[in-house]
Parts: sequence; C-alpha cells; structure tokens
Amino acid sequence: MMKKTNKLMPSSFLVSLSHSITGITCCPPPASFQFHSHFLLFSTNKSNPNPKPHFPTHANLQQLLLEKSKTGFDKLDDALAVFDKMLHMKPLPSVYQFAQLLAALVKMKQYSVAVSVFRDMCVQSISLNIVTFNTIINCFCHLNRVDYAFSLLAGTIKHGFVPNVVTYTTLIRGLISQDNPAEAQLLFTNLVRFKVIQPDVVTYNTIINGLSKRGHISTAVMLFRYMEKKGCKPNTITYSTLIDCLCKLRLVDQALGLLHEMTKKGITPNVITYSSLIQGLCDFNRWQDVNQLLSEMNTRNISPNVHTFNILVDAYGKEGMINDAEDVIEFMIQRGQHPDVVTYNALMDGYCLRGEVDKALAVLETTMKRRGIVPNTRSYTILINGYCKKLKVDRAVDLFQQLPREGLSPNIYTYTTILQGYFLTGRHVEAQKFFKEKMMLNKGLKIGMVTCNTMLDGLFKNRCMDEAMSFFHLMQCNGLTPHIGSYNIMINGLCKNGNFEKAKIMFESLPSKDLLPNVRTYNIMIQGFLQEGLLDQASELFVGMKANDCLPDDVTYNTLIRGCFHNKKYNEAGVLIDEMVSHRFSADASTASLFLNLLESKEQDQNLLALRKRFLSPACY
DNA sequence: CTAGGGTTAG
Repeated sequence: MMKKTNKLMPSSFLVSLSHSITGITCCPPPASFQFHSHFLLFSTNKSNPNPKPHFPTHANLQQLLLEKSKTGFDKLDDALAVFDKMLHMKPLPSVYQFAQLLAALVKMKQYSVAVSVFRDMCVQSISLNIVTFNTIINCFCHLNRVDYAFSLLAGTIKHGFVPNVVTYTTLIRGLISQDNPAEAQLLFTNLVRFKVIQPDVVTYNTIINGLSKRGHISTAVMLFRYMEKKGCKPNTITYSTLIDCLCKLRLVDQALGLLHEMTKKGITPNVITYSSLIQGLCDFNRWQDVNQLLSEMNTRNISPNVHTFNILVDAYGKEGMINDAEDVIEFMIQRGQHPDVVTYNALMDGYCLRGEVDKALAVLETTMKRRGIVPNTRSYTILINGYCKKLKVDRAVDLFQQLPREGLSPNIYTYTTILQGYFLTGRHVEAQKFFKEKMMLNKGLKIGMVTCNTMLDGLFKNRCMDEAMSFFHLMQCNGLTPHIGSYNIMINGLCKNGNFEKAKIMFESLPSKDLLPNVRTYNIMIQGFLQEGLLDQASELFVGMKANDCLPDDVTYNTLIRGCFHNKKYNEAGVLIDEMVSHRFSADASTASLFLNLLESKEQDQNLLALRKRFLSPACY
C-alpha cells in the first residue's frame, strides 16, 4: 500500500517537516487567526453579572475538573469562569488541571476558545506540558488549520518537549481530514522508518478510518491485516470503523462477517458497532435482520442509544413507514432514551416525504416544544423543502423569513432549497433575483457546486438557455471549476432545449478538461442521439462507454431498448434485453408499456413476437 | 493522572 512513499528519500521527510516548521514560535497562531472574543470579555469583566458557584479550594477544583474533562461544561461561560478562578488561585493549580480544562473545552467542541485559553496561559507564564501541546495541536486540526498545528509542533520541540505517538497521530488525522492523505502517508511511513514513534492501535485506527472514508477500503483492509502482523491488536474501534465503511459501501453482508470475526476473536462489539450495522441493513430495508441485531444487542446487554434509535426513525421515515417511526420514538422514551432534535428532524422529514408537511409542522410546533427540544436551522429547512415540493413556495418563504425571529440563521442548504422551490414552480425570475440579491451579497454564505448546479438545472428546466450558459461562465469566473456533474446538467440541458449540436461539442470537449464522462453523461448523450434519430451513433457510444470502462446501468439499457423499439430494430433490442437481464437490471415502466403497446399494435413483426417470451419473463421485472 | 481513533440527517 505504501509503495509510493517507500520510494521517497529520507530527505523528503525532513524537507516536508522543516517546511512546516517555518515559524518557530511558542504561541502560534499568526495574527490572522480569528479568536473568540468571549474569553477576553469574560476575564476582564470583574463584575460578572451572572455569578457561578465558587470553587475556592484546590480539592473542589480537582473534583470538578475531573468530571468536566470527561463530559464538558454545560455552558461555555461556566468553563471560562472556572479558568478565571484558576488564574487567581494561590498557589496556581497544576499543569494537569489546566490541561483538564482544555480537555473540557475540546469535549464541548470549543476549539477556538481552547486555543485562546492556551494563548492566555502562555502569556501568564503558566507551565505547559506535552499534553497541553497535544490538545492544542488537536484543536488546530479540528479548526482545519493543520498549518498552525505543524507550527505548534515546532513550538513543542522548542519548549523542550518530545512529541509522542499522540502528537503524530493527531497530525496524521489532521492531514487526512484536510484532504491530504498523501502527506499523511508520508508522515506515517517516515515516522515508522526512522523509528520516531511506534504506531499504536489509535494510529492505525486513524489511518484505517481515513483510508476507508476516502474510498480506499482495500488499502484500509491491508493496513488492518498489517497491524496484526506487526503485533498491534485491532480493537472494537478498528472493527467498527471497517464495519461502518463496508456498510456505507453497501457491503452489509461482509460487514456482518466482520462482526462474526471480531466476536470469535473475543473483541466485543459495542453500541456503535451495532448502530453502523443497523444503518447498513436499513439501507436495504432488511427489517428482519435489523430486529435480529436488536435482539442480539439485548442478549449481550448492549443498550441502543439515541444514535441507534435515530437511525431507525430516519430509516422508517424514509420508507414512508411513519407509524413505525412514531413507535420507535415511543419505545425509546419508554427505555429512557430522550429523543433529540435529530430524532424529530428525521420524523419531520418522514412526514414531508409523504407530503404531510402540516403534520411535520405540528411536530415542530407541538411535540418538540412540549418536550423542550429546540428546533435548529435544519428543522426549518426540512419544512421549507416540504412546502417547496408541494409547490407552496410562498409558505416556504414565510418560514424562511421566520428563521431569524427564532434566533436561527438560514444556511446554504436553506437558501438552495428556496432557490429550487422557485425554479420548480416556474418562478425563475424570482429565483435569479433571490440568488443575486440574497445569496451573492451575503458574504457569510459559501456558494458551492451544489448551489451552482441547482441554478444551472433550474435555468434549463425553465428554458432559460442563455442565462444558464452565462451562469456556467460566471461560476468559472468565480473560481468554481465544474465537475462532471455540472457538465451532465449542461449537456442534458442543451439536449432538452433543442441544442444537441452544442451538447455534442461540450461532450467532446470533456477530455480536454481532464474530465471523464460517467454513466450519467453517456446516458444523456445516448438519449440525445436517439432524440435526433441517430440510433447507430447511440449504439456506437454504448460500445464506446464499455471500452472506457464505464459500466452501463439500468437507465442505459432501458434508453437503448426503447430506441431500438422506436426504430423497429427488434433483434438488437433482443440482444440488449438479454444483456440487461444478465446484469440483473430490469425493464422500467416506460420501456415495458412501450413494448406492450407495440404488441397490441396492428403491424406485428416476427422478431417482435419472438421477443415476447423473453421480455415478459419474470427476470425482466 | 491528563492528550489522539469509530455511529445519526441535505
């Protein structure tokens, strides 16, 4: 797996490290980094209007920190109040206790506050240790500032501390999460080669997770086998990581195999392991298997938690089985697991998918309020989406405007949903106005590819071809390089708007953009050729896509088969039907009804009749 | 002693 990095000379490692250690400073970050203002406000404010319980003795503090470092404080202000007290204690609390306070902030995901507390510790000359540094390096990684994390690595060394396996594991995770797996691999290989550290199970788990999440499951499995060979025993988390990844790849049975393997080895699955598997099974509507796992959990004394139940509520909701979703909520309450905002959002989404938006609204306004669960932006976005899908855009806009009054701000998803609603109802003028005035002028909104694709698709569907073309240009001027998905929308839009020539030119230009057509691209072009009455060219493209290792899907076959029917090429259709069935795809409704219409029509053909038996076989459906 | 890893929804 690490072949590529094995070839690197040792010096590359040093170069890459020293590259990161440019600004050796004890108090990164550079001035450009944004800090929370809470801290300064708080610690300089002597007359705190909101006094918190006092923790005057070292013993009390020790007890409190022990607890809060595991759970986090309830409120950020509480944590900062404690820090303020600590600064005024005599003698000063130990390094260990300051480290616990930082740990509590990390638990609360208040990474930038932790950084700013750390900075203040530097200023106040509070002594630091390797744990403190590791904690802050981790904070920078979570803030997506791996560059600062590396400069703090330098700071750590400068302070005379020796970075350990925790430090490097943190940095590896940071690099991976910054989409820099190559650097992560380089770091890992060189750390091992120069015996800087001995990777432990956490290091392996981190990399295995990073690899699997980026679609390199086979490499992840190789590393998994490798760690065992190196005498590092995989644990529950290692297995859970792989199981989750297999489930997400829809390889649930392989995941179940790993569950079996781990239990045989005496590694006990926990609630997270089971939750991943339940999610995987839900994706296939394998409810019986889900229930079996739930009872297996029961016999093993592993209680489902809110996460687990939320997965079930979501899955039932998505399948339209809203009563089952409600039952799960009832059950979890009985079991003492309190539903949270995710639970009710999943339920609301379920109602919306059934078109019952008003019932979803009632969940927000009645059930959630009664249970003291505060809706978030997403709760409203679900409702907004629900109303848009019911073509009640004005109602959606009402809710959109209600958001700030609830103390919430709409995010890019909310905006994009409204945009979609306008396009869906033919109100493309308002859509464009909304985009220009509400979205582009909002500096806080990061307009990405999804929004641009919504614009493009909406413009084409509203027959605004010129606007779509110029928007496609505009997005590129703004530094967004279209992916194949955007090209698919463009090519499809051009075809559907009667501009096949332009579509074809764009399709042919893909290689020059270093883009590979995917199955959807081919499907669109095949459909385009057929629309132009060019069955031969469509078939040629079908051959071409297979030659380019692009596997045809059910849409490809159905499109081509319909094309053959229209052109009375029943033999060709027969060949395609056989091929489709052998790939376990089946005829869709429109292909089937076209065929039945042909059979009923007057002009019957020998070859058509010959198809009858094959086409109507159960394998086709 | 403390620090790093895995699960839910667009």
